[in-house]
Amino acid sequence: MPELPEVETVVRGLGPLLLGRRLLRVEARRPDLRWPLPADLGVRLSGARVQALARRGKFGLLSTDRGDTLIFHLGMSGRIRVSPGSPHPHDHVLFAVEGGTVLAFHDPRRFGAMDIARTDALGRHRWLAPLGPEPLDPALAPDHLARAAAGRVLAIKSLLMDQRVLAGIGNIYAAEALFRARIAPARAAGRVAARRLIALQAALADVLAESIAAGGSSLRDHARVSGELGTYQLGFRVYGRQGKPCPACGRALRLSVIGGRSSVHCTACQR
DNA sequence: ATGTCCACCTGCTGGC
DNA sequence: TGCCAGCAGGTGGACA
Repeated sequence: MPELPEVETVVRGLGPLLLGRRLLRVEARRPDLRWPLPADLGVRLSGARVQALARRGKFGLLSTDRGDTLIFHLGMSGRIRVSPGSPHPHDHVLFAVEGGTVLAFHDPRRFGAMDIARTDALGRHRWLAPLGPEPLDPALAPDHLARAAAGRVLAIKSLLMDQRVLAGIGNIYAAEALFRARIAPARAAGRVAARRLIALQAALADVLAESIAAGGSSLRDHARVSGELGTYQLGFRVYGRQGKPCPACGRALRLSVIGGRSSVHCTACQR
């Protein structure tokens, strides 16, 4: 899925299509994704004008002039695509926009989710309230991660992917940031030196920013709203490259399982 | 509290 | 060529 850079790319792609425009008709074609869709989804969004688009962690946020915000998560396989003709299978929610555009929330595995909250109470929503800070927030304390890691026995990679610690990091960017910071992903978080965690947090911001600039990573499912693919997968140094040479030292990269997620790292460079 | 494991769902791929 | 086990960008809940 879509991790932070992919969701950011999707949200940016929606701007020109939606900002200031009215949603003529919003229609759910099934009652649920991962969880039930709000029963009043269509009623609350149809006829409303889109005022703002934003991202928080891996959630996209679409706010209307009625004081509502649609919160959406793309799960593992979610995409939003311009849907010119009749809906494809797995186009679960359709948005007909003033001006003729039709957008489809497309999600074969249905791990995605949607909800609607009042915009003035967004921060209290159960999906958003637990989220940690944004890793690209310029105001983020450089030692935020170092503080979160103190005393933790959990693998540093699992800690990075905990949305309560930092919002938006998933399996790809955790692996890439750990490689850049030369930290072994299975190392207990509390046993990584603070200065190395500060470097890790900086490496993470670099990787995320580079990926956003490339339109995110397109593996199986991610694409921009336009259908154009992101290209950051071409820049992966370790993710998905098990058995291939480490870009730094040439040794074969190793695959392991950490916290139930596959992980790739260099046993020589990462300690 | 903390950490680990599993289920949820569909589609694709690599090995036979 | 065809079949199918295994795996995929996430995450909440059950359990030790």
